[in-house]
Amino acid sequence: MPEVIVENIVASTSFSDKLDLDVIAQSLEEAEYEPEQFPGLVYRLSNPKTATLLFRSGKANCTGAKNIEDVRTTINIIAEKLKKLNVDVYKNPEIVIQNIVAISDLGGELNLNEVAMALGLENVEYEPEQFPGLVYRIKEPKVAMLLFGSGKIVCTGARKIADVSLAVEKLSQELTSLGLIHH
Amino acid sequence: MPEVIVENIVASTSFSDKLDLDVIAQSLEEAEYEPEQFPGLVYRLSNPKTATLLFRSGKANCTGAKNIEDVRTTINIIAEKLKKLNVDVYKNPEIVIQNIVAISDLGGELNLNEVAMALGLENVEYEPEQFPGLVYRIKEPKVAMLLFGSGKIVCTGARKIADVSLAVEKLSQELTSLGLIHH
DNA sequence: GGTATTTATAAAGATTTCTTTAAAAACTAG
DNA sequence: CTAGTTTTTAAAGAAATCTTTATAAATACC
Repeated sequence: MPEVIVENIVASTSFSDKLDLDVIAQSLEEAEYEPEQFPGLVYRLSNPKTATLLFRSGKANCTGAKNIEDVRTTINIIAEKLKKLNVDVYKNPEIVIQNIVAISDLGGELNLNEVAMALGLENVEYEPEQFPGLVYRIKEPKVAMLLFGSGKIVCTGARKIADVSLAVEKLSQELTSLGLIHH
Repeated sequence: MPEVIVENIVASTSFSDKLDLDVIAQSLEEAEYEPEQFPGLVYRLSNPKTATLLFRSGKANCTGAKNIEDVRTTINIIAEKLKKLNVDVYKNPEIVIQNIVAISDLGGELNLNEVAMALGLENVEYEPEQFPGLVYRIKEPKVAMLLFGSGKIVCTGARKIADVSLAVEKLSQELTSLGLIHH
């Protein structure tokens, strides 16, 4: 049972039906807003350490949180700031987790060329001179995993922590049964 | 007799008694001129590969040449370009070599801690965690040399190639007599 | 009057940034 | 309509940049 550590959660929500980003950029000094470069306003919090993108539609994306509680805290803090700017924010904004990035460790080293052959070249992407990790995508749960020679792995694309665990478990069992994890 | 290879020559000259850098910046597209950042206009040539700084006083610095002929060629090319912009350039501008950077190889490895002790801690600067080279300055000729564990050295500060050779020769003989060059 | 700004250049370590993956948002460009 | 723009994050390896030295020039800064 490889332990899974969540490193990043991307979640979306909606604060209102519209936001005047120019006013927000002026009021919140730490805000970064360069509309000609990107339509969203970037607002970073140091605690929890997150970065949230606010859009004119009132929608927003929170990134950087390592647990769901921090996502909720971030959104509540920003909602309070918006209230003070007289924005009529929604009472209980729905928060949707869009992506979870997590790491784990298979507990042994991998010969990625060997793994690529065993999993089937049509199922993986492995170009060591471009990137040291092997990309392995599975459909259920729908995630992409990056496998490294050290045995460490990165799992991204899941929307539930349970799916991260499931994906890692499947990978671990498959590689174990193929005898590809070298201790 | 360690071979000396000149890597960079910095030379100064004067094209005229004044230059309108704004006009030059407009006319020569490849010119870089940001007066609020630096008063000189940067003009690079691909052949010889050099970078010359032009100032409003008409003076200029040529950098990057690996031999004196390339310094002269660079200055002649720029003088011709200025003539075409109706600048009344001097006929035979005096060229003064201000600095020569060269490398050489002592032919054996050095234990820099050992070298620092032998040359005298008051005569060298050696802080390996800040920079891997040992700095050794001599008065005659007045140059600064950077010594590396590999035995390779960098000599800078000389205004004549003969002085580079002389400095390297002095260093080589001193270290050899002290038995510090390990083959 | 010192220091900073800029340019080039080598040396050999240290450090930083880049590579890849996923996802949402909204806006531009082809 | 698709691709790129931005944000975050880990992994490991490559690549880029930083460190130091000298030197002129002309500005700004303290």
